[in-house]
Amino acid sequence: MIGGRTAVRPLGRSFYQRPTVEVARELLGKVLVRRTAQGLVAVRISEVEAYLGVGDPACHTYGGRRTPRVEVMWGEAGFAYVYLVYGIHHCLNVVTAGPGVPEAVLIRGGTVLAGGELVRSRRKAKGPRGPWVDGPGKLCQGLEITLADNGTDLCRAGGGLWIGDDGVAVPDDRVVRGPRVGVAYAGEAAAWPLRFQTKGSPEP
DNA sequence: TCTAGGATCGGCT
DNA sequence: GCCGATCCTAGAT
Repeated sequence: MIGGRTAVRPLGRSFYQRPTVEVARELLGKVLVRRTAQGLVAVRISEVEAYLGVGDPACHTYGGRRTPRVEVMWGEAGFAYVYLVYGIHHCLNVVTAGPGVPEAVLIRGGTVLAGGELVRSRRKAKGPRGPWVDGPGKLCQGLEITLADNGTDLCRAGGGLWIGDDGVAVPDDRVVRGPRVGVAYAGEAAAWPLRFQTKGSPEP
């Protein structure tokens, strides 16, 4: 718990330098920490999706695309890849594997452990029904994650954004695997079971 | 330089 | 359940 007795330790670079699907599964239960001038927000990750690089039609680096936007994905693991969708929402990804292997894990949602009031105040519309941030756009809005955070090193607790481990593990029987969301254009790849959720977290 | 479209969300019917 | 918002990116011209 943040503010509690248990310490949250930043995940080391080696955590991310593994197969992307493995990293995605292991990120469930980890703690995403956001620190700004306004205060600290901590979220326990409960939903992620894996994006498997050049061979994945749903991935921004499919076919070896290497443009300024996705440059971060081609770099070292453990860095944040943030992009804008639909001109409105931001999405937070964690670069895995690499360098030269442009894969990533999309953080889709979680439960707020600390800073709930801050999250609520940042949500312009209705506040969350529970202690949830259920969707990548809402997560970034609640944590004030923007393009300015693209390329942030998530291994450094000194930065404004990092991911840590407080010793809580999610057992296999509480993990649900399924197809990814919103990638129908990717054809067959849309059905790949690359979405991981902690059982009990809300369905969108 | 131009144009099409998107890893979403929330309001309205 | 459907549809519009909104603007950046990438690929085409």
